[in-house]
Amino acid sequence: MNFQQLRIIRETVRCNFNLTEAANRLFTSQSGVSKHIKDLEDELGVELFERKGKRLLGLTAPGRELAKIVERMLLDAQNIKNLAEQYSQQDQGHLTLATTHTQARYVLPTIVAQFRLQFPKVKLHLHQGSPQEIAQMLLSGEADIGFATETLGTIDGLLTYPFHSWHHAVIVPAGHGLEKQAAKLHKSGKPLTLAAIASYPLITYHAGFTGRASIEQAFKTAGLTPDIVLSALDADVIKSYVELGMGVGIVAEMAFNAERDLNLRRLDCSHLFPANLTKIAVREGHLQRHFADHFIALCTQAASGI
Amino acid sequence: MNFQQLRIIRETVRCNFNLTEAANRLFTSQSGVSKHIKDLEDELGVELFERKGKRLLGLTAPGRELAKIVERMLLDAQNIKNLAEQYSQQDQGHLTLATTHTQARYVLPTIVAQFRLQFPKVKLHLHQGSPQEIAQMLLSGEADIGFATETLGTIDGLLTYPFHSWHHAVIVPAGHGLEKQAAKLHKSGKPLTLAAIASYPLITYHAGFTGRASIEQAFKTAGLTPDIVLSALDADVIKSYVELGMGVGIVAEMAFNAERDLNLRRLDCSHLFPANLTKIAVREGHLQRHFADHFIALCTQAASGI
DNA sequence: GATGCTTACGATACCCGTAAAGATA
DNA sequence: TATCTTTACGGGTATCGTAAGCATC
Repeated sequence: MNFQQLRIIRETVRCNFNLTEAANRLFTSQSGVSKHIKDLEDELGVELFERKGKRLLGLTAPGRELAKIVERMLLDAQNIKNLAEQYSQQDQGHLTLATTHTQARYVLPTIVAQFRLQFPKVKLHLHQGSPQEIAQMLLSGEADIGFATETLGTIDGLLTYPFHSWHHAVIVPAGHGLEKQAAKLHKSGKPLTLAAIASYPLITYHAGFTGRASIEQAFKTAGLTPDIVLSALDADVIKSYVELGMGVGIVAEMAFNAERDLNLRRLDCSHLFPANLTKIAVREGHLQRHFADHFIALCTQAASGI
Repeated sequence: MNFQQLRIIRETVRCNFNLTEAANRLFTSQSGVSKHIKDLEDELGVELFERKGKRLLGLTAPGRELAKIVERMLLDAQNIKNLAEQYSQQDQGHLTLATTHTQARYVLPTIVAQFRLQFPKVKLHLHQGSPQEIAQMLLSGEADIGFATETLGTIDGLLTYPFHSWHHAVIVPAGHGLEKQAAKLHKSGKPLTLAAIASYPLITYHAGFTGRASIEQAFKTAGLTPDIVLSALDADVIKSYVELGMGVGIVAEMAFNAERDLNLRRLDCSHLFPANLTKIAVREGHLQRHFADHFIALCTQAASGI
């Protein structure tokens, strides 16, 4: 048994039992992959993979148990490397952040800037993806720290911390009907209503992104069926279409900048949609470089100021 | 990094940093051991061992952290092998029990006999040692299941279950003064006293064995200073000297057999000494063969009948 | 001087990748 | 037929053990 065999087992599972792909991902030949699997099975005296003829289809019962242990071992192998770097290059190394667009664009920049000042030699990698992809990157060890509002809390094998809480904001082009309506209501001391918003075509995030779930929920509770004419991955795209007059936008409040978004107006609607909690996630059992812990500390510290 | 290097790290620590001994224990050359350590240190870019000239003296800070992870990884490696055996040879394999003399001689035989009937192909290894040695064997992976009355409960990294509870018994040669004294007391409805026992020279277990601690405690609480003229590791030895008339014996009640120990008499003293709890221990994180779990089940089941 | 660690070196075994053959969809 | 896996084989490398050289006690 050697580490290459363990890596191959793990990668084969991750690649849905396609040995060719696993070989490519490990930068080796697939004949080697095939042989290593066979060797390990021979050594252990157990079939690890379900086969149909020559094709691998899945794991056998012992294979599943083994895969779990292998994951742990390779995590520990990575931990050893991290540990070594920790001591050999105190403030040097890599830190990979996996984040959604919203966090990357509107929340993390100031934190990252602070971090760079304190750890100028640390190379930062910013991976952008969906909450699911972020969870996957953390679990596979590709990323050290993950940021997302959705999903993260429910994934097994991840540890999450609360990062910051925020509300959605409604944005409209300057002079839009809804803006006037809101102003009137405001004068008479009344708040904006969901019904008023729902009377316009809406533009907001994709399902599974940036609190889309809490938007759905608010309308549903109010017995309204919003007309979402366009959904997008990020606020920049949403703002562009709002500027074009395609509809009323609902974005994370952090995404609106009064100084830059001169053609847009923000309407307060923190009373209409439930608050969203963005979370920081790390893989359970993953030995973090000390500057990773520091980054997290910066985040929780900055959270009070957001 | 490979497994041989990890094994070498672990064994070097266990052998108090004597590379020659570590090499012997791993059935390899010490030049190889030396090189492997150097290679790993080079690869990680960290010194793992404190050195004074050419001699290794101990672990550095990173070395200590690494050693912990290495222990985990090698435990998992062993778990993989156990797992494979589990499936490839359902009811075959080895089971190593580490036990004190008392348990090996008076408690386990019937359980072992039962076990053999159910798993005739499992090879049993019975290692005898002090509670400390038993703990060590469990932690190092030499033994699968440990049995002892002392120590086990307090060791980090071990999981313990209660096995059975028992009392000490006082044994004397037939016709001994204490026997008559006890008989008299019994007629008048009174129990034997500690003071009566303490008036004779005593023979019992070594410190740290088979409930010796609870014997000490009982006398101390009663304000008595027992005259222990001889201490031994096991009840057989104690009984031999009691038969010779050297003193009054205090042994585990299981050790007295009225049918065999014809020259001895047992005096009840369960009211005099606190009960002792013998424990079953296993290493935390050690994947047991299913028949090991079965052995433990037999034990707890038998415990009600002891 | 005895013990213990390191370095050098040659034999061996292992691992990898190419290429061909066989299986599967 | 195209994709994928297995088997066979040759080249390269890493590992191991012997032996010699040094440091430590």
